[in-house]
Formats: sequence, C-alpha cells, structure tokens
Amino acid sequence: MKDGLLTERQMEVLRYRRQGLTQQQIADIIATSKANVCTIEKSAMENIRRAKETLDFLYTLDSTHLCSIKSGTDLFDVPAIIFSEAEKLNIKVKYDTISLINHLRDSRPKSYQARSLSENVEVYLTTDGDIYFS
Amino acid sequence: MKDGLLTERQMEVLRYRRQGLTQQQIADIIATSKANVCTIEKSAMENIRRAKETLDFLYTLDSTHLCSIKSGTDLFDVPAIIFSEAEKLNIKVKYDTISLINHLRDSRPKSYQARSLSENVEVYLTTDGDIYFS
DNA sequence: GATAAGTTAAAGAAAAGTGTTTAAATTGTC
DNA sequence: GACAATTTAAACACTTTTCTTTAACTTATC
Repeated sequence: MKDGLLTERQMEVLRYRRQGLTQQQIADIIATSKANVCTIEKSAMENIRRAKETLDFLYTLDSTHLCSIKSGTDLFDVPAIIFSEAEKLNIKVKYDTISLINHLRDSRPKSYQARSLSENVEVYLTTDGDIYFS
Repeated sequence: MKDGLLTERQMEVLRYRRQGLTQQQIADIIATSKANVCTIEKSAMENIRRAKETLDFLYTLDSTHLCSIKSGTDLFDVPAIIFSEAEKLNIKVKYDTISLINHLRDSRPKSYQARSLSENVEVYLTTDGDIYFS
C-alpha cells in the first residue's frame, strides 16, 4: 500500500518551497540542477491538480451539478442561490443557511477572502439533499 | 495535460457499479473477465485513496505539526491534549470538544477501535485554528 | 544591461502503473 | 451444501511517469 501521489522528491521540494527557498537554493541542498528542481516542482503541482480532479469526479458520480457560484459572490448570498436551484429540482437541501455556510468554509477553506469568494465554486447535489463544493 | 487519476476503464467500471451492476454483468458489457473487472475497480479505489491522501499532504504543508497522539489514547482525551498544545502557541482551535472528536473520526475512520486509538495520529494546526490529522 | 530566478525542450534510464489472462480462494445468500 | 459474487495471486506486455543532465530561453529586479 503506497501513500499519496507525490514522490518523496516532490514532497521534499514543496516543503522547501513553502519555507521560501528559491529553486537554486533547493538545488544546492538536494544536490541537483535548478532545472531539475523546476521540473520536479512542476510535476508535483500537476499531481495535485490530478488529485483534485479525481475527487471532483467522485462527487459528480453520485450527484448532479446544481450550479456555479461566481468568484466575487458574497459568502452570505450563497445559501439563497443553492436553495433556489435545489427547489427547481424538487430536492430539499439538508442544510440550513448557517450550516451551509460552514460547510462551504470547511470544504473550500481557501476559496474566499473576508466575505467574498475568491474563485468560482461548483455546487453538486445528491438526491438525498447533500451538497458538495468543488 | 491529462485529467484525473482514473483511467477511462476505471471510470467506466465505477459508473456501471454506481448503477448497481455486478462485476459479472459489467464484464459481459465491456467484454472481459469478472476477475479483471475486480482488479480495475480495485485500482480505481486505490487511486481515489491516493488522491485523498495527496490533498491531505497539502493541508499539512501550510500548517505546523502540533503534536503526536499515541496509539492507545482514549478518543475522548484527544480534544484536551489538542486544546492544551494549541494554547501554548496562542492559537484558538476553531472546533469544540465534540466536533473535534467527529472531525477525527471523519478523517481517520480506521485509526480507532471502540474508544481507543489503534495507531499513532499526527495533529496539524493552521494559523487560523483549523486542525488536520494524519 | 547584467544578474538571479524561473521555465522549457530533448533525450535516456529506471521505476511504477495498467490491462489482461488463468486459476484458485473467499465471501455471501438461498 | 450449492451457487453466484467477489477477491487474490502470479505472470506478461505495454504505457506512463519520474528523475536526471545539458543547454537555451524568458522574466523579473536592480
């Protein structure tokens, strides 16, 4: 049983990067070229992108795409949009306004600044009223 | 640029599975053996597990290691340990006792038996008080 | 415009993942 | 117990990914 998608090398580079080191500095530490650090970092980011996309597929597997919420939308306006869309499908969302906001905050911790969404968010709905964000 | 981790074959099997078909039925449809359907489905699940683990790593990247909880610890003792460690760093954990236990149960479903942890758990804390386990 | 930081491309060797078959073993259900 | 459903293991061909080097190219920053 292997663990995540990222190789040891990739995690190593991401950790150093997070600490603010330049690719050249990392290259010196792990004894390789800066070009190599660049490609390792790049493939790490690609793997992260693929991991996200994989989980997105899972959500779409047992839910239907409900709507898109555009970047810039006020966090507090999101529940009304979702309730309205779900009503069209005659499905009762199993969250109230407050827990819906909490749910969004929990599952997309980096998608908002202050009260405003910083990127588009896709909303999925299962037949039993569960909501997923991506 | 490829998309997710799952191959066409793997998504195909997962979709049929979601519709309630048996492995034998799927084997007939996609013209292969049921054993093969089984391994394809299994590697799909493995890929999904790895995708989750990859994103978990991301969380640990921008958080600091708070403490280790030793195997055998009573589940109900965990929150007090975490609150105490977070206090040392002057960070207020954004979960209360109960939701912290639920959070642990959700993110490490196989790490405990009855009320006792079955393996060591690493605890990570972000600057805004979010908690992650691995 | 010079220096540092980052990116890109080509090429090769090693490692890892996929789909497949066949055959045997397990599990669940009536 | 019998039967269907599922799982496991070993083996093989094939494809993809990873890490690496070298050399050239782009972008900021001073």
